[in-house]
Amino acid sequence: MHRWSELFIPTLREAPADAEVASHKLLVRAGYIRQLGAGIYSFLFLGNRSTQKIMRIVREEMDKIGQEFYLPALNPREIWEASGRWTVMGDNMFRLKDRKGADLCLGMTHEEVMTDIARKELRSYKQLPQIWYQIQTKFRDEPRPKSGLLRVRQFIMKDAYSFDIDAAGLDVSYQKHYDTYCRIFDRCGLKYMVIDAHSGAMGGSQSQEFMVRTPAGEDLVVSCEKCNYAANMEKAISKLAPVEDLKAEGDGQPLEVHTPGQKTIEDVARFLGVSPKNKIKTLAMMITEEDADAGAKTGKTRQRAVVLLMRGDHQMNEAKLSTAVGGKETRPMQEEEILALFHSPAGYLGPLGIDWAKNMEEPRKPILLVDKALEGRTNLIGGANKENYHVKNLTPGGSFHPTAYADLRAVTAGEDCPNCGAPLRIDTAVEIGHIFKLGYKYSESMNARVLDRNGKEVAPIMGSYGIGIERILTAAVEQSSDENGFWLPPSIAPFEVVVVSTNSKDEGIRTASEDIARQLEAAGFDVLLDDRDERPGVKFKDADLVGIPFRVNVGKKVTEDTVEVVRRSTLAREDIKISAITEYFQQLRPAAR
RNA sequence: CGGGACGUAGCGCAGCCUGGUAGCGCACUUGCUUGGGGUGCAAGGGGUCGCGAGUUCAAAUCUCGCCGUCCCGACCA
Repeated sequence: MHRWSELFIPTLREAPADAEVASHKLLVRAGYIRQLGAGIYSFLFLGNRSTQKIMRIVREEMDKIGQEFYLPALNPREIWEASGRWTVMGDNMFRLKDRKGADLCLGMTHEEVMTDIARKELRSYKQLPQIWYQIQTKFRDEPRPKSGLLRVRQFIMKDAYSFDIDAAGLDVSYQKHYDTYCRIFDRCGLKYMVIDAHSGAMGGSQSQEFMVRTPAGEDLVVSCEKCNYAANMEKAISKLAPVEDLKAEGDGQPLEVHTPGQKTIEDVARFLGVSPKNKIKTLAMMITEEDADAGAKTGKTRQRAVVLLMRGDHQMNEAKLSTAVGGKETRPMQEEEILALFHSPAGYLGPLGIDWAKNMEEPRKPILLVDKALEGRTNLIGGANKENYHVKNLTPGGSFHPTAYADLRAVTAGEDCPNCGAPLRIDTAVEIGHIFKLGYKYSESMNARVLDRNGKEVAPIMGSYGIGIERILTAAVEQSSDENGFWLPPSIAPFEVVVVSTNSKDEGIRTASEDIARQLEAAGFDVLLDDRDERPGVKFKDADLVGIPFRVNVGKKVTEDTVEVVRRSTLAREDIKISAITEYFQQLRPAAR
């Protein structure tokens, strides 16, 4: 039996000054974790018990669809060279040399090692599909570890990889993971949402993230309360209310108007007596791209102008822009660059009089990207590329020709859900899981090949699927805490019940506590008996702090065969007959587990 | 990497400006006390003041360098 008096559960009355977010403060105060360095944490008894339970759930569910491996965290440079990620990962990868001077690194993830096994061992389509997973420590030299366990440099991840003969097979493996992940997070008692994720620069492949709303989160998630629409800010869309276009003025051709000193959207709109919705916002950016003229793969780069047109009241999302230009890095133009292209100072920029690229493939010429919200709009007002002048009667596709239309707009809270029209909300959230159709990236770069039905050599198609073990714990704490502590779902709590002996000097109370704890344990519950010689107040405070969802207070009423059960989440208490205590918890169990 | 803050007992902090014996609360030890929300009293133990140089008769305190941690930003399949 687990007796508090014999355990090391170092609870703290005050949180360390370093701790900022609730989960960090509470996990330290509750004696779950201690910090060793920036983004490096030790797990003590309670913390380890909880993460072990999480891993058990993950294992049980993953074993239904895959096979568990255990791969090395220490990796030779070669396989990372093969995939091209030795360079790509940059300073985020921990690197070291062995005594012979050979380069090694600590694994940030295990596509390379898994694919290495696959390329050495898989020969035939008959061996596919395969789903291999492991639970392993990952190392990432984060530029800024923070928020306690949310962004760390060493953490445990369940990572899984699927190998299929074709895209249809990958769809099946992907769906299996989706279903498994839902079961895992349901069993862990988390309130989560699944969002469409930005699938990276390459695009195309499907990717979804499992997110938990919390103020401590670092990602922004757009979601609908009514239906299940949810998406990353980088992917989110919304339905816009229709806007009434202005009437054409004069002959309908672009018409210059004098707007002295009116630089901002608001100023111009007010000055001309129109809504910002009828204005064009012109954003001038630069991208760095490979210099194709210098010959392919010379590594030479050049700068290219990308001009964006947005509706006057809209904001641009940089990730969407990056996707629109094929994943290249973007930056705002500098003043000289603006003058060189527009021959006008900022504040009066517009699309007229510039020789735009006709399509994205056309090299050298500046790119004009127009946000989809402006597609089909007419008679807009934009800058004239002339100081103190704007232009009326601007119509995309008419008075000027965009290189392309693209979704560039950042969704804002309260806009309409694209599926059902209900208002959208935007929250910060933590990513606890990610499923991703990798495609052929690793099997091709690392040369994994199998023979298909026709005896033809083909690369298996891969998926990769991750779950952050500690993040499940952290998210659960964030989701269920108050200033006195937190309460975990019984399935991942270090103990399900804490039995508090309120007076260890009272023989009747002491023996009743022991009996109850023993009984519950015999019935299969994880029980912690607080048998310390402490005042009841101390024990209650600790019990509230350490994340155990149920508490049994054994007090004076033992003489009436009665104890008090307290539910930590609601602090609701009820008197229960000692003789009925096991039955009481057994009845609770289906809901509690 | 840019900006900012901090580093004094296990935790939270004061002392530093104005250089001279290192302090408070909690925790810990012992005794008594108390026993349903961090009980009270008493007596104790515990510190290379982050590290290194410099100034000075004398440095936690002033100067310089380094290290560490946190926050904002950049970054982050």
